[in-house]
Parts: sequence; structure tokens; C-alpha cells
Amino acid sequence: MTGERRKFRREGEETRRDALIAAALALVAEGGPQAATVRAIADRAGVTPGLIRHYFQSKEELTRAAYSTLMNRMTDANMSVLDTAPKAAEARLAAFVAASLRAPVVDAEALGLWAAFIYRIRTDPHMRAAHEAGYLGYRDRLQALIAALPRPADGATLRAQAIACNAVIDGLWLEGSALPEAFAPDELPYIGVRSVGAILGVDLVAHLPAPPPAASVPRDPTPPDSAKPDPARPDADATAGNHPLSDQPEAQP
Amino acid sequence: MTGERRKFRREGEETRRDALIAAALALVAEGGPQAATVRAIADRAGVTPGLIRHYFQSKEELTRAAYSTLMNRMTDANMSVLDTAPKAAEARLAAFVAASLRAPVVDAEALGLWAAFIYRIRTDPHMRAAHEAGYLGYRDRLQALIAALPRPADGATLRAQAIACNAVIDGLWLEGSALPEAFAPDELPYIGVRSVGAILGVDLVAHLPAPPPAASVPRDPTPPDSAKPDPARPDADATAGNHPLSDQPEAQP
DNA sequence: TTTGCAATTATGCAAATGTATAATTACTGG
DNA sequence: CCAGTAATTATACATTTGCATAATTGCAAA
Repeated sequence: MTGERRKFRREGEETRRDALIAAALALVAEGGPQAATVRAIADRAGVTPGLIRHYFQSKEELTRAAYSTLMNRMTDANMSVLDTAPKAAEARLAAFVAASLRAPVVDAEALGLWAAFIYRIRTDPHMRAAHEAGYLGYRDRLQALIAALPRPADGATLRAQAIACNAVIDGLWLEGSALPEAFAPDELPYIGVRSVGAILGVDLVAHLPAPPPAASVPRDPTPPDSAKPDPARPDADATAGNHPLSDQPEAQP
Repeated sequence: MTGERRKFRREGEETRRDALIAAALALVAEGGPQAATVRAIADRAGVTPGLIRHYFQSKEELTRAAYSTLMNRMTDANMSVLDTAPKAAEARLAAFVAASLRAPVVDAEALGLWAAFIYRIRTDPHMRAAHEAGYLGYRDRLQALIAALPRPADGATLRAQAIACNAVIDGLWLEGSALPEAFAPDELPYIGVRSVGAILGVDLVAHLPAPPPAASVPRDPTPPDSAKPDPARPDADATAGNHPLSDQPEAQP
């Protein structure tokens, strides 16, 4: 039998572009940037390598498109949390922060994916623009939630507080994604909400929706389950009680 | 003329290993992981490619060694800040936080370097161990500074607060390194110190050493220079005053 | 000086990678 | 049913990459 040529279906441009981008992201998430070769991407997308160059001028262009898609996906995922969130400003903010510090946002693969593109934003203007849009988009959303709190605040204060709160969230997301076992299950959301509240001077923990099985404790709440010691440092909690961060009102010396 | 063989000097093992590691780090910082090829590394180190395999069993082993070196370098740099720091606990903590949010710690190349290795810590146990040691090392140092503050705090509270403060610093470091022009020169250190103070319930800004040329303002300080608008969002500061974060005592509703 | 050893270089190779180009085929409008 | 065309595949190529191995040479000790 002579060479049997592969059967195929003609698909729309958008379909194929999406499939190629999805394949590239999946590969990078699994095996880092090196894993996303032209052939591997094409294979994952159920296509031959040549087609990539039919829809993208170069592999770099595909990479750019993939990064933009990733950023949009992340911000969209966060925005959707607000759809089911309550109406009170404090509760909305608390829910938003907590959701940003749980799976699937906190995820090792997501971190790897994000890191894979980071080094390019310094040199590639397209990448840089996409990153800036994603970062500022998230921060603006956060700032809007902060501004909705029932208290006076001028523009400069809002900006600085949004930057600070965004940083706490980013930092916790980072650490939770990189070292999942270093934290108890609901430790990060709790610390995040507590810290954002401290920065804003508002008690947000009181407005945190109660975890599904546990009893709802309206005030001076016991954190979800901080009983589990840090497996990475078994001795760190020798003197530990049950309250991450101080539950006492912050002493202003 | 027949092939003129390259002249060389015999160096100690440690010297050559260090040179190769330094070369690898420099290349990754400049051009991302892809730039650190065996030939490029050898070239940068003033050596021929074969020598790499003489000192490292594989390129991956060199990569691991480079990451460990990077982590040690970062934590060592931070620790050295404390050598010249004042004695008062608040001032020491403030200086430590501020130093973590300025150059050379905040640096685009450092971020790229760090990101380049991140995706490997998920799969490679060696990488993971190095990362964990670096992260926990920094956090422990921070926790020690927090514990030195003149106020009571139990172990669990300390741990949670250290995690939170570490997250703010990490997040601000991240954003400042990724988008340097999005922040005014001393905006990040100021916001960082302010936020850490808020999380701990201590006014750290008052203990921040005054910037060299500006007048020393012991209380209710005007932040260094937040007059410069955010170039990335020219309209964001339309209503801005001069004070990032609220200078008013935090209202506890 | 000579000798021996290990540090270093030189050469080569097989696999992988991005890209270019030609050949084929599925679908659409007539 | 039939062409035309764009989507898709197939093939080829020049580079690059990591690695292996042989050939050299700097250097220290005898």
C-alpha cells in the first residue's frame, strides 16, 4: 500500500486557533515551556505541525496569543465569583479575596503556566501589554470592591490600598501554589481575608461565609481548621493554639 | 597553519563550578531558560562545552546547582540588610521590609530568573527542596523580627502573621519587578511597611528611616514622592493627594 | 627534566526544533 | 456533477541542542 494520507476535516479559523492555543497552554502547564514544541502542540490539537504556521505567522505569535488567552481566562474566572456573591460590600470583598486563594485559582499548574511567560514580558511589548492589562484589570476590580465599602476614602488612598491588598493576594497565591502542603486547607483564604481587612481597617472575617460543614460563627470566629500542623516544619506549631493571626483587637501601641 | 588548539589554564574544581553556575544564571536572567544552552554557558564562562560535563553529570544537575545558588544569594542579600540596621525592633523590621522592596531586590532580571526555575519545583524534588528552604528561611527571619516587637504574641499568631507579611512583600516584589514603571520610586517600600504595620497592628512607618535628601518627618510622614502619577494609568490619580494609603488612624467600624 | 595524571579541548553524532514549500483533499458555489 | 480554492497534510532542510568520546596539554611531583 502506498502512503495513506491522513484524513482530516476542514474547521473554521477560530476553532483551530483556539484548539492550538489550548494545546500550547496545556503543554506548558504540564511540562514547562520546553514541552510546548511545534510538533507537540500540533499533536495535542489533533493536527499536523504545518497548520500552526497557517494560522500563526510564527511560533512566537502563537505564544503571545496563548498568554493573552491565559490572562483573560484568569480574570474572567475571578469575576465570575461575584455573580453568586452576596450584596453587602464587606461580604462581596471577603468572598472575592477568599475565592482568589482557593483552588482552582491556587494551583501549581497555574503558577507554572504564569511563570513560563513572565520572563518574556520584559522584552516583548505584546507580552508586556497583555500582562499589564491583566494585572491592572484585576487590581481595578479589587479597588472597586474596596471603594464600595461603607467608609470615606479618597482616590490616592484607594489606589494604595488596592495595591497593598492585591499584593497580599498575589503573595499568598504564589506561596500556596508553589508549596501546597505547607499550609492547612483553609489557612490561606483565612489569612488573606484577615490581612486585607487589617490593611483596610475593616473586620472582613466577620463577613466571611461559613465553610459548608462547620457551624457558622458570626463573630470572633474560630478559623476553619488550623489544627493541622505545617508538615514542612513540624515543630513550628509547638505553642500553637487554634487561631491563625491574633483574634484580639489589634493593639495600637 | 594546522589547527591551533586553544590555550587554557587549569583551575580548581570550585572555581570552575562557580563560574559555570554564574554564567548559567546570567544567561537565564538575560534571555530566559532557552538562552542557557550548554554552548552559551560554556562560552560565557570562558570554557568549552565539554567541560560542563566534566563537572556536572548533566545539564540538569548544573541547573539544580544554579537554583540553589540563586536562593542562597537572595536570602543572604536580605540578611545583610540587618547588619547596618538600627537596634529598635520596629525600626529593624521596617528597614528589612523596605529593603526587600527596593532595588536590587526588586529587579526585573531577578524576577525572570526566579520564574525560570519555578515550573521545575513541581516535578523535581531537588528543586522543590531548595525552594522550600529558601522560602521558609526568609519567612523565619521575618517571623523572628516580628517576634522581637514589644508586644505579646503566641506561636500560632506569629506564624500566621509572618505568612501574611511575607505575602505582602512577595506580592509587592512581584508587581514592582514585573511592572517597574507602574509605581512611583518609593511607593512600594512605603506601601509595604504600611501594610505590614497594619497587619501587625503596629505603626511601622514612624520608624522608617528618612530618605537621604528629604526632611525627616517623625510622625504623620509625607510619603517620599507619590506626586508622580502612574504612567500606566494616567487618569487613576485624578483625585490624588500626596498620601498613599490612608494616613488617618484606621477606623475600626 | 621527565613523567603521569587530570583538566581541558576538539570532534562528532543522533535527535529535536522551527520553518519553508510542495502536494493533496475537503468543502462550497455554480 | 464539477471546478476552484482554501484548509490541511507531507516532506525536506538547515540549525541547534545535549551528550559522548578521543585527543591534547597544563601542571605538579619525582
